[in-house]
Amino acid sequence: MSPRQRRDQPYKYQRVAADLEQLAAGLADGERLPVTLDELAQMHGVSAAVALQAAREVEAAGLIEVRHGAGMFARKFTPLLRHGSRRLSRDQWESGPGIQAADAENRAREVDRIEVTQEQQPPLAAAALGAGPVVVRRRRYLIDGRPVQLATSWLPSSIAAGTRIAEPDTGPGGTYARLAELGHAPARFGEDITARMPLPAEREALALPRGRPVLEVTRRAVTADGRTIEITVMVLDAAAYVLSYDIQA
Amino acid sequence: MSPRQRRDQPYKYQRVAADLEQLAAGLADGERLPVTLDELAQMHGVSAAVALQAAREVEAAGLIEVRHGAGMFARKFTPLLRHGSRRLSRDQWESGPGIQAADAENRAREVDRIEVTQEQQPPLAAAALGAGPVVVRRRRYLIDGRPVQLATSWLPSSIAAGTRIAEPDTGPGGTYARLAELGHAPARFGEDITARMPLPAEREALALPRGRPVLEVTRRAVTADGRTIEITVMVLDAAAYVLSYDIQA
DNA sequence: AAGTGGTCTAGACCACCTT
DNA sequence: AGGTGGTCTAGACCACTTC
Repeated sequence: MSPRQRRDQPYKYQRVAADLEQLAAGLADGERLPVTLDELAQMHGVSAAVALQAAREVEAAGLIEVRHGAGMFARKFTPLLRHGSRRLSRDQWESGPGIQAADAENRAREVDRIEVTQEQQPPLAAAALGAGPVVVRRRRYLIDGRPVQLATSWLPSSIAAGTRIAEPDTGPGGTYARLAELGHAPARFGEDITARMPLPAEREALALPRGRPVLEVTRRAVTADGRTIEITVMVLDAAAYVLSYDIQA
Repeated sequence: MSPRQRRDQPYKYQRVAADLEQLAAGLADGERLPVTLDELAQMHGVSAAVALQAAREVEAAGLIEVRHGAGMFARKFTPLLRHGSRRLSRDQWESGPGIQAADAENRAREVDRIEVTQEQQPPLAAAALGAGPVVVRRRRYLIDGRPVQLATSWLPSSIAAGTRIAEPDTGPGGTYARLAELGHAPARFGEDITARMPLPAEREALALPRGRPVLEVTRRAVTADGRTIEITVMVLDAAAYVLSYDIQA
Protein backbone atom coordinates (compact mmCIF):
# COMPACT_ATOMS: atom_id res chain seq x y z
CA MET A 1 0.00 0.00 0.00
CA SER A 2 2.18 2.74 1.29
CA PRO A 3 4.60 3.63 -1.48
CA ARG A 4 8.01 2.13 -0.84
CA GLN A 5 10.04 5.00 0.35
CA ARG A 6 13.77 5.38 0.25
CA ARG A 7 15.59 4.31 3.30
CA ASP A 8 16.19 7.24 5.55
CA GLN A 9 17.68 5.45 8.52
CA PRO A 10 21.41 5.04 8.55
CA TYR A 11 22.65 1.47 8.43
CA LYS A 12 24.17 -0.01 11.52
CA TYR A 13 27.64 0.11 10.06
CA GLN A 14 27.20 3.83 9.49
CA ARG A 15 26.38 4.44 13.11
CA VAL A 16 29.35 2.39 14.19
CA ALA A 17 31.50 4.32 11.71
CA ALA A 18 30.33 7.63 13.15
CA ASP A 19 31.27 6.42 16.60
CA LEU A 20 34.68 5.33 15.40
CA GLU A 21 35.25 8.75 13.88
CA GLN A 22 34.60 10.36 17.23
CA LEU A 23 37.01 8.00 18.92
CA ALA A 24 39.72 8.77 16.42
CA ALA A 25 39.18 12.52 16.54
CA GLY A 26 40.38 12.77 20.12
CA LEU A 27 43.70 11.05 19.48
CA ALA A 28 47.08 12.15 18.20
CA ASP A 29 48.56 10.82 14.98
CA GLY A 30 49.59 7.20 15.27
CA GLU A 31 47.96 6.68 18.63
CA ARG A 32 46.17 3.40 19.02
CA LEU A 33 42.40 3.42 19.44
CA PRO A 34 41.37 2.21 22.87
CA VAL A 35 38.99 -0.39 21.44
CA THR A 36 39.28 -3.47 19.29
CA LEU A 37 36.89 -4.45 16.54
CA ASP A 38 35.36 -7.11 18.74
CA GLU A 39 34.71 -4.69 21.56
CA LEU A 40 33.26 -2.21 19.13
CA ALA A 41 30.93 -4.87 17.79
CA GLN A 42 29.76 -5.78 21.27
CA MET A 43 29.30 -2.17 22.31
CA HIS A 44 26.96 -1.63 19.39
CA GLY A 45 25.37 -5.04 19.48
CA VAL A 46 26.42 -5.91 15.95
CA SER A 47 28.38 -8.75 14.42
CA ALA A 48 32.12 -8.56 13.91
CA ALA A 49 31.67 -8.26 10.15
CA VAL A 50 29.71 -5.06 10.60
CA ALA A 51 32.31 -3.54 12.88
CA LEU A 52 34.94 -4.34 10.28
CA GLN A 53 32.87 -2.79 7.53
CA ALA A 54 32.55 0.36 9.61
CA ALA A 55 36.29 0.45 10.24
CA ARG A 56 36.91 0.21 6.50
CA GLU A 57 34.70 3.21 5.86
CA VAL A 58 36.52 5.32 8.39
CA GLU A 59 39.82 4.12 7.04
CA ALA A 60 38.78 5.06 3.52
CA ALA A 61 38.07 8.54 4.81
CA GLY A 62 41.66 8.69 6.02
CA LEU A 63 40.91 9.04 9.71
CA ILE A 64 42.24 5.73 10.96
CA GLU A 65 44.47 2.96 9.79
CA VAL A 66 43.48 -0.61 10.43
CA ARG A 67 46.51 -2.83 10.89
CA HIS A 68 46.18 -6.57 10.66
CA GLY A 69 46.91 -8.13 14.00
CA ALA A 70 47.85 -4.87 15.61
CA GLY A 71 44.75 -2.76 16.05
CA MET A 72 43.35 0.51 14.78
CA PHE A 73 45.38 3.72 14.80
CA ALA A 74 44.48 7.37 14.46
CA ARG A 75 45.75 9.15 11.37
CA LYS A 76 46.49 12.83 11.01
CA PHE A 77 49.14 14.24 8.76
CA THR A 78 50.87 17.35 7.66
CA PRO A 79 51.36 17.17 3.96
CA LEU A 80 54.53 18.38 2.33
CA LEU A 81 54.29 21.40 0.10
CA ARG A 82 55.77 20.61 -3.28
CA HIS A 83 56.23 23.81 -5.17
CA GLY A 84 56.03 23.15 -8.89
CA SER A 85 57.30 26.46 -10.12
CA ARG A 86 59.94 27.45 -7.60
CA ARG A 87 61.41 23.98 -7.26
CA LEU A 88 62.19 23.67 -10.94
CA SER A 89 63.77 27.10 -11.28
CA ARG A 90 67.27 27.04 -12.64
CA ASP A 91 69.08 28.10 -9.48
CA GLN A 92 67.62 25.19 -7.54
CA TRP A 93 69.49 22.62 -9.54
CA GLU A 94 72.36 24.68 -10.93
CA SER A 95 74.15 25.14 -7.64
CA GLY A 96 71.79 23.77 -5.06
CA PRO A 97 71.46 20.32 -3.56
CA GLY A 98 68.91 19.13 -6.11
CA ILE A 99 65.24 19.70 -6.48
CA GLN A 100 64.05 17.37 -3.77
CA ALA A 101 65.70 19.71 -1.28
CA ALA A 102 63.48 22.54 -2.45
CA ASP A 103 60.54 20.80 -0.84
CA ALA A 104 61.41 19.10 2.31
CA GLU A 105 61.79 22.14 4.50
CA ASN A 106 63.33 20.86 7.69
CA ARG A 107 62.25 17.31 7.41
CA ALA A 108 64.48 14.29 7.18
CA ARG A 109 64.66 13.10 3.59
CA GLU A 110 66.22 10.04 2.10
CA VAL A 111 66.38 8.16 -1.13
CA ASP A 112 66.54 4.42 -1.26
CA ARG A 113 66.09 1.57 -3.69
CA ILE A 114 67.96 3.43 -6.39
CA GLU A 115 68.25 1.36 -9.51
CA VAL A 116 69.73 2.38 -12.86
CA THR A 117 69.29 0.27 -15.97
CA GLN A 118 69.47 0.58 -19.71
CA GLU A 119 66.48 -0.58 -21.68
CA GLN A 120 65.62 -0.92 -25.30
CA GLN A 121 61.95 -0.19 -25.48
CA PRO A 122 60.76 2.84 -23.60
CA PRO A 123 57.16 2.62 -22.38
CA LEU A 124 54.42 4.82 -23.70
CA ALA A 125 55.15 7.60 -21.26
CA ALA A 126 58.63 7.93 -22.69
CA ALA A 127 57.71 7.84 -26.35
CA ALA A 128 58.45 11.56 -26.67
CA LEU A 129 62.15 10.80 -26.23
CA GLY A 130 62.38 9.00 -29.55
CA ALA A 131 62.85 5.38 -30.42
CA GLY A 132 66.40 4.64 -29.21
CA PRO A 133 67.60 2.92 -26.05
CA VAL A 134 67.08 4.72 -22.77
CA VAL A 135 68.67 5.04 -19.37
CA VAL A 136 66.10 4.34 -16.69
CA ARG A 137 66.46 5.57 -13.12
CA ARG A 138 64.09 4.22 -10.48
CA ARG A 139 64.12 5.29 -6.84
CA ARG A 140 62.01 5.83 -3.78
CA TYR A 141 61.92 8.89 -1.57
CA LEU A 142 61.25 8.97 2.16
CA ILE A 143 60.34 11.85 4.42
CA ASP A 144 60.77 11.42 8.14
CA GLY A 145 61.46 7.78 7.45
CA ARG A 146 58.19 7.21 5.68
CA PRO A 147 58.07 6.32 1.99
CA VAL A 148 56.16 9.00 0.13
CA GLN A 149 57.22 8.89 -3.50
CA LEU A 150 58.26 6.49 -6.25
CA ALA A 151 59.95 7.99 -9.27
CA THR A 152 61.08 6.61 -12.59
CA SER A 153 63.02 8.69 -15.11
CA TRP A 154 63.84 7.99 -18.71
CA LEU A 155 66.64 9.68 -20.67
CA PRO A 156 68.04 8.86 -24.11
CA SER A 157 71.10 6.64 -23.80
CA SER A 158 72.74 8.76 -26.48
CA ILE A 159 72.95 11.55 -23.93
CA ALA A 160 73.08 9.87 -20.55
CA ALA A 161 74.95 6.58 -21.01
CA GLY A 162 78.42 6.60 -19.49
CA THR A 163 77.80 9.84 -17.59
CA ARG A 164 77.11 10.37 -13.95
CA ILE A 165 73.40 10.37 -14.79
CA ALA A 166 73.71 6.62 -15.28
CA GLU A 167 75.14 6.17 -11.79
CA PRO A 168 73.07 5.89 -8.63
CA ASP A 169 74.46 9.15 -7.24
CA THR A 170 74.16 11.86 -9.84
CA GLY A 171 76.10 14.41 -7.80
CA PRO A 172 75.32 17.97 -6.69
CA GLY A 173 72.32 19.47 -8.42
CA GLY A 174 71.22 16.07 -9.67
CA THR A 175 70.31 15.01 -13.17
CA TYR A 176 69.38 18.47 -14.41
CA ALA A 177 72.72 19.96 -13.40
CA ARG A 178 74.51 17.14 -15.25
CA LEU A 179 72.36 17.64 -18.31
CA ALA A 180 73.25 21.33 -18.30
CA GLU A 181 76.96 20.48 -18.15
CA LEU A 182 76.51 18.20 -21.12
CA GLY A 183 74.98 21.04 -23.12
CA HIS A 184 71.38 19.92 -22.72
CA ALA A 185 70.14 22.33 -20.07
CA PRO A 186 66.38 22.09 -19.52
CA ALA A 187 64.70 25.36 -20.45
CA ARG A 188 61.17 24.47 -19.48
CA PHE A 189 59.15 21.70 -17.95
CA GLY A 190 55.64 20.39 -18.29
CA GLU A 191 53.88 18.53 -15.52
CA ASP A 192 50.70 16.50 -15.94
CA ILE A 193 48.85 15.50 -12.80
CA THR A 194 46.25 12.85 -12.20
CA ALA A 195 44.97 11.06 -9.14
CA ARG A 196 43.94 7.43 -8.93
CA MET A 197 43.95 4.46 -6.61
CA PRO A 198 47.36 2.77 -6.40
CA LEU A 199 48.29 -0.51 -8.03
CA PRO A 200 49.06 -3.32 -5.59
CA ALA A 201 52.83 -2.91 -6.06
CA GLU A 202 52.57 0.81 -5.35
CA ARG A 203 50.52 0.24 -2.24
CA GLU A 204 53.21 -2.10 -1.07
CA ALA A 205 56.17 0.17 -1.89
CA LEU A 206 54.58 3.24 -0.33
CA ALA A 207 53.08 1.32 2.58
CA LEU A 208 49.72 2.87 1.79
CA PRO A 209 46.68 2.06 3.88
CA ARG A 210 43.67 0.80 2.00
CA GLY A 211 41.61 3.50 0.40
CA ARG A 212 44.42 6.00 0.03
CA PRO A 213 44.77 7.56 -3.44
CA VAL A 214 48.03 8.48 -5.15
CA LEU A 215 48.96 11.45 -7.26
CA GLU A 216 50.70 10.62 -10.52
CA VAL A 217 52.86 13.40 -11.90
CA THR A 218 54.46 13.09 -15.33
CA ARG A 219 57.18 15.63 -15.96
CA ARG A 220 58.80 16.39 -19.30
CA ALA A 221 62.05 18.37 -19.42
CA VAL A 222 62.52 20.29 -22.66
CA THR A 223 65.60 22.11 -23.92
CA ALA A 224 65.64 25.62 -25.41
CA ASP A 225 65.58 24.14 -28.89
CA GLY A 226 62.52 22.07 -28.13
CA ARG A 227 63.92 18.60 -27.57
CA THR A 228 62.41 16.48 -24.81
CA ILE A 229 65.42 15.11 -22.96
CA GLU A 230 63.93 13.55 -19.87
CA ILE A 231 60.65 12.16 -18.66
CA THR A 232 59.92 11.39 -15.05
CA VAL A 233 56.82 9.68 -13.72
CA MET A 234 56.28 10.16 -10.01
CA VAL A 235 53.76 8.35 -7.86
CA LEU A 236 53.05 10.20 -4.64
CA ASP A 237 51.19 9.28 -1.49
CA ALA A 238 48.33 11.75 -1.85
CA ALA A 239 48.17 12.38 1.86
CA ALA A 240 51.82 13.39 1.95
CA TYR A 241 51.79 16.14 -0.66
CA VAL A 242 50.32 19.42 -1.70
CA LEU A 243 51.42 20.33 -5.22
CA SER A 244 51.71 24.05 -5.76
CA TYR A 245 52.07 26.02 -8.98
CA ASP A 246 52.45 29.69 -9.89
CA ILE A 247 50.90 31.02 -13.05
CA GLN A 248 51.29 34.38 -14.72
CA ALA A 249 48.11 35.86 -16.13
CA MET B 1 56.97 -27.17 14.31
CA SER B 2 57.43 -25.88 10.81
CA PRO B 3 57.89 -22.14 11.13
CA ARG B 4 54.71 -20.29 10.31
CA GLN B 5 55.26 -18.93 6.90
CA ARG B 6 53.49 -16.07 5.22
CA ARG B 7 50.53 -16.91 3.15
CA ASP B 8 51.50 -17.26 -0.47
CA GLN B 9 48.21 -18.42 -1.91
CA PRO B 10 45.83 -15.76 -3.09
CA TYR B 11 42.54 -15.54 -1.24
CA LYS B 12 39.42 -16.70 -2.97
CA TYR B 13 38.14 -13.19 -3.39
CA GLN B 14 41.37 -12.29 -5.17
CA ARG B 15 40.90 -15.05 -7.69
CA VAL B 16 37.33 -14.00 -8.27
CA ALA B 17 38.52 -10.39 -8.63
CA ALA B 18 41.09 -11.42 -11.24
CA ASP B 19 38.36 -13.16 -13.17
CA LEU B 20 36.12 -10.11 -12.97
CA GLU B 21 38.93 -7.96 -14.30
CA GLN B 22 39.21 -10.19 -17.33
CA LEU B 23 35.50 -9.99 -17.93
CA ALA B 24 35.53 -6.22 -17.73
CA ALA B 25 38.57 -5.84 -19.95
CA GLY B 26 36.75 -7.13 -22.99
CA LEU B 27 33.89 -4.66 -22.75
CA ALA B 28 33.33 -1.09 -23.85
CA ASP B 29 32.75 1.74 -21.40
CA GLY B 30 29.37 1.48 -19.71
CA GLU B 31 28.62 -1.97 -21.04
CA ARG B 32 27.02 -4.30 -18.57
CA LEU B 33 28.94 -7.35 -17.44
CA PRO B 34 27.31 -10.57 -18.60
CA VAL B 35 27.22 -12.03 -15.10
CA THR B 36 25.57 -11.18 -11.82
CA LEU B 37 27.21 -11.44 -8.43
CA ASP B 38 25.22 -14.57 -7.66
CA GLU B 39 26.31 -16.28 -10.83
CA LEU B 40 29.87 -15.25 -10.20
CA ALA B 41 29.69 -16.74 -6.73
CA GLN B 42 28.33 -20.02 -8.06
CA MET B 43 30.88 -20.18 -10.87
CA HIS B 44 33.68 -19.97 -8.33
CA GLY B 45 31.97 -21.96 -5.65
CA VAL B 46 32.10 -19.18 -3.10
CA SER B 47 29.52 -17.40 -1.02
CA ALA B 48 27.79 -14.26 -2.21
CA ALA B 49 29.69 -12.15 0.30
CA VAL B 50 32.98 -13.15 -1.26
CA ALA B 51 31.79 -12.33 -4.77
CA LEU B 52 30.74 -8.92 -3.50
CA GLN B 53 34.07 -8.35 -1.84
CA ALA B 54 35.81 -9.20 -5.11
CA ALA B 55 33.57 -6.80 -7.00
CA ARG B 56 34.47 -4.03 -4.55
CA GLU B 57 38.15 -4.58 -5.17
CA VAL B 58 37.76 -4.35 -8.90
CA GLU B 59 35.55 -1.31 -8.48
CA ALA B 60 38.17 0.34 -6.28
CA ALA B 61 40.67 -0.21 -9.07
CA GLY B 62 38.34 1.75 -11.34
CA LEU B 63 37.62 -1.05 -13.79
CA ILE B 64 33.95 -1.61 -13.07
CA GLU B 65 31.11 0.15 -11.39
CA VAL B 66 28.74 -1.83 -9.21
CA ARG B 67 25.24 -0.37 -9.28
CA HIS B 68 22.73 -1.36 -6.67
CA GLY B 69 19.90 -3.27 -8.23
CA ALA B 70 21.22 -2.83 -11.72
CA GLY B 71 24.34 -4.90 -12.16
CA MET B 72 28.01 -4.39 -12.83
CA PHE B 73 29.27 -2.15 -15.61
CA ALA B 74 32.61 -1.77 -17.33
CA ARG B 75 34.43 1.53 -16.80
CA LYS B 76 36.89 3.21 -19.12
CA PHE B 77 37.37 6.89 -19.43
CA THR B 78 39.05 9.65 -21.34
CA PRO B 79 40.09 12.33 -18.93
CA LEU B 80 39.89 15.98 -19.78
CA LEU B 81 43.14 17.88 -20.11
CA ARG B 82 43.01 20.93 -17.87
CA HIS B 83 45.87 23.19 -18.75
CA GLY B 84 46.89 25.22 -15.71
CA SER B 85 49.17 27.70 -17.40
CA ARG B 86 47.47 28.34 -20.72
CA ARG B 87 43.97 28.44 -19.33
CA LEU B 88 44.73 31.23 -16.93
CA SER B 89 46.55 33.42 -19.43
CA ARG B 90 45.11 36.88 -19.77
CA ASP B 91 43.68 36.53 -23.26
CA GLN B 92 41.59 33.56 -22.21
CA TRP B 93 39.43 35.61 -19.93
CA GLU B 94 39.94 39.08 -21.36
CA SER B 95 38.01 38.49 -24.53
CA GLY B 96 37.25 34.82 -24.57
CA PRO B 97 34.31 32.84 -23.29
CA GLY B 98 35.82 32.23 -19.85
CA ILE B 99 38.40 29.85 -18.60
CA GLN B 100 36.28 26.74 -18.55
CA ALA B 101 36.17 26.95 -22.32
CA ALA B 102 39.95 26.67 -22.46
CA ASP B 103 39.60 23.08 -21.38
CA ALA B 104 36.64 21.38 -22.80
CA GLU B 105 37.85 21.05 -26.35
CA ASN B 106 34.83 19.90 -28.30
CA ARG B 107 32.90 18.43 -25.47
CA ALA B 108 29.52 19.55 -24.27
CA ARG B 109 29.91 21.64 -21.15
CA GLU B 110 27.34 23.05 -18.81
CA VAL B 111 27.10 24.74 -15.47
CA ASP B 112 24.26 24.08 -13.10
CA ARG B 113 23.34 24.63 -9.48
CA ILE B 114 24.75 28.12 -9.49
CA GLU B 115 24.24 29.80 -6.16
CA VAL B 116 25.48 33.19 -5.05
CA THR B 117 25.35 34.30 -1.44
CA GLN B 118 26.92 36.83 0.86
CA GLU B 119 28.45 35.54 4.04
CA GLN B 120 30.11 37.05 7.04
CA GLN B 121 32.72 34.57 8.06
CA PRO B 122 34.91 33.21 5.31
CA PRO B 123 36.22 29.70 5.97
CA LEU B 124 39.86 28.95 6.48
CA ALA B 125 40.59 28.66 2.80
CA ALA B 126 39.46 32.23 2.29
CA ALA B 127 41.31 33.80 5.20
CA ALA B 128 43.80 35.41 2.82
CA LEU B 129 41.05 37.73 1.61
CA GLY B 130 40.88 39.56 4.92
CA ALA B 131 38.26 39.61 7.61
CA GLY B 132 35.31 41.36 5.94
CA PRO B 133 32.15 39.91 4.42
CA VAL B 134 32.50 37.91 1.23
CA VAL B 135 30.54 37.06 -1.88
CA VAL B 136 30.39 33.30 -2.33
CA ARG B 137 29.75 31.63 -5.67
CA ARG B 138 29.02 27.91 -5.75
CA ARG B 139 28.39 25.94 -8.92
CA ARG B 140 28.78 22.57 -10.57
CA TYR B 141 30.25 21.83 -13.99
CA LEU B 142 29.23 19.04 -16.30
CA ILE B 143 31.01 17.60 -19.32
CA ASP B 144 29.03 15.52 -21.76
CA GLY B 145 26.18 15.62 -19.28
CA ARG B 146 28.26 14.13 -16.49
CA PRO B 147 29.08 16.15 -13.35
CA VAL B 148 32.82 16.47 -13.05
CA GLN B 149 33.55 19.50 -10.90
CA LEU B 150 32.26 21.43 -7.91
CA ALA B 151 33.61 24.93 -7.40
CA THR B 152 33.25 27.53 -4.70
CA SER B 153 34.70 31.02 -5.01
CA TRP B 154 35.12 33.72 -2.39
CA LEU B 155 35.61 37.42 -3.15
CA PRO B 156 35.57 40.40 -0.80
CA SER B 157 32.13 42.00 -0.76
CA SER B 158 33.84 45.39 -0.87
CA ILE B 159 34.82 44.61 -4.44
CA ALA B 160 32.19 42.21 -5.74
CA ALA B 161 28.92 43.15 -4.05
CA GLY B 162 26.46 44.82 -6.40
CA THR B 163 28.46 43.91 -9.51
CA ARG B 164 27.81 41.27 -12.08
CA ILE B 165 30.15 39.01 -10.12
CA ALA B 166 27.39 38.68 -7.54
CA GLU B 167 24.92 37.47 -10.18
CA PRO B 168 24.63 33.90 -11.38
CA ASP B 169 25.75 34.82 -14.90
CA THR B 170 28.95 36.85 -14.73
CA GLY B 171 28.98 37.62 -18.44
CA PRO B 172 31.63 37.17 -21.15
CA GLY B 173 35.06 36.33 -19.78
CA GLY B 174 33.61 35.50 -16.40
CA THR B 175 34.68 36.73 -13.00
CA TYR B 176 38.25 37.60 -13.97
CA ALA B 177 37.13 39.82 -16.84
CA ARG B 178 34.77 41.66 -14.47
CA LEU B 179 37.50 42.07 -11.89
CA ALA B 180 39.75 43.56 -14.54
CA GLU B 181 37.05 46.07 -15.51
CA LEU B 182 36.73 47.04 -11.88
CA GLY B 183 40.43 47.80 -11.71
CA HIS B 184 41.42 44.58 -9.96
CA ALA B 185 42.87 42.56 -12.80
CA PRO B 186 44.54 39.35 -11.64
CA ALA B 187 48.25 39.42 -12.42
CA ARG B 188 49.15 35.96 -11.21
CA PHE B 189 47.60 32.86 -9.78
CA GLY B 190 48.66 30.14 -7.40
CA GLU B 191 47.17 26.69 -7.49
CA ASP B 192 47.54 24.10 -4.73
CA ILE B 193 46.60 20.53 -5.56
CA THR B 194 45.83 17.61 -3.32
CA ALA B 195 44.01 14.33 -3.80
CA ARG B 196 41.78 12.60 -1.31
CA MET B 197 38.69 10.48 -1.02
CA PRO B 198 35.49 12.50 -1.40
CA LEU B 199 33.16 13.47 1.42
CA PRO B 200 29.71 11.88 1.22
CA ALA B 201 28.14 15.11 -0.11
CA GLU B 202 30.78 15.31 -2.83
CA ARG B 203 30.27 11.70 -3.83
CA GLU B 204 26.61 12.47 -4.19
CA ALA B 205 27.01 15.71 -6.15
CA LEU B 206 29.57 14.25 -8.55
CA ALA B 207 27.84 10.87 -8.76
CA LEU B 208 31.13 9.19 -7.95
CA PRO B 209 31.40 5.45 -7.73
CA ARG B 210 32.82 4.07 -4.52
CA GLY B 211 36.57 4.12 -4.36
CA ARG B 212 37.04 7.04 -6.72
CA PRO B 213 39.33 9.83 -5.44
CA VAL B 214 38.90 13.54 -6.08
CA LEU B 215 41.42 16.24 -6.83
CA GLU B 216 41.09 19.36 -4.75
CA VAL B 217 42.51 22.49 -6.35
CA THR B 218 42.72 25.73 -4.42
CA ARG B 219 43.38 28.78 -6.59
CA ARG B 220 44.35 32.22 -5.38
CA ALA B 221 44.09 35.19 -7.76
CA VAL B 222 46.52 37.99 -6.93
CA THR B 223 46.67 41.51 -8.36
CA ALA B 224 49.83 43.26 -9.55
CA ASP B 225 50.10 45.02 -6.21
CA GLY B 226 49.94 41.78 -4.30
CA ARG B 227 46.38 41.69 -3.02
CA THR B 228 44.56 38.36 -3.02
CA ILE B 229 41.19 39.15 -4.55
CA GLU B 230 39.65 35.77 -5.13
CA ILE B 231 39.95 32.25 -3.86
CA THR B 232 38.37 29.27 -5.58
CA VAL B 233 38.28 25.74 -4.27
CA MET B 234 37.51 23.13 -6.90
CA VAL B 235 36.71 19.49 -6.30
CA LEU B 236 37.25 17.38 -9.40
CA ASP B 237 36.37 13.82 -10.28
CA ALA B 238 39.92 12.47 -10.49
CA ALA B 239 39.07 10.17 -13.37
CA ALA B 240 37.79 13.08 -15.43
CA TYR B 241 40.86 15.31 -15.36
CA VAL B 242 44.52 15.60 -16.14
CA LEU B 243 45.93 18.84 -14.72
CA SER B 244 48.76 20.23 -16.78
CA TYR B 245 51.27 22.98 -15.95
CA ASP B 246 54.14 24.66 -17.75
CA ILE B 247 57.18 25.78 -15.81
CA GLN B 248 60.14 27.90 -16.93
CA ALA B 249 63.50 26.75 -15.66
C1' DA C 1 6.99 -8.50 -9.96
C1' DA C 2 11.36 -10.08 -10.89
C1' DG C 3 16.07 -9.48 -10.79
C1' DT C 4 20.21 -7.82 -8.65
C1' DG C 5 22.98 -5.69 -5.28
C1' DG C 6 23.49 -4.64 0.00
C1' DT C 7 23.25 -5.35 4.92
C1' DC C 8 23.48 -8.39 8.62
C1' DT C 9 24.08 -12.61 11.67
C1' DA C 10 26.66 -16.30 14.12
C1' DG C 11 30.22 -18.73 14.08
C1' DA C 12 34.52 -21.33 12.16
C1' DC C 13 38.99 -20.83 11.16
C1' DC C 14 43.22 -18.39 9.32
C1' DA C 15 47.00 -14.70 9.26
C1' DC C 16 49.55 -11.21 11.32
C1' DC C 17 51.65 -8.60 15.24
C1' DT C 18 53.38 -8.16 19.87
C1' DT C 19 55.61 -10.03 23.84
C1' DA D 1 50.90 -17.74 23.26
C1' DG D 2 47.56 -14.56 23.16
C1' DG D 3 45.35 -10.88 21.06
C1' DT D 4 43.56 -8.70 17.00
C1' DG D 5 42.30 -8.26 12.35
C1' DG D 6 40.76 -10.96 7.94
C1' DT D 7 38.46 -14.41 5.18
C1' DC D 8 34.70 -17.25 4.52
C1' DT D 9 30.08 -19.72 4.88
C1' DA D 10 24.98 -20.22 4.63
C1' DG D 11 21.22 -18.10 4.81
C1' DA D 12 17.64 -14.30 6.08
C1' DC D 13 15.89 -10.23 4.73
C1' DC D 14 16.12 -5.37 2.81
C1' DA D 15 16.75 -1.76 -1.00
C1' DC D 16 17.23 -0.29 -5.57
C1' DT D 17 16.39 -0.76 -10.72
C1' DT D 18 14.03 -2.30 -14.53
C1' DC D 19 10.11 -4.15 -16.85
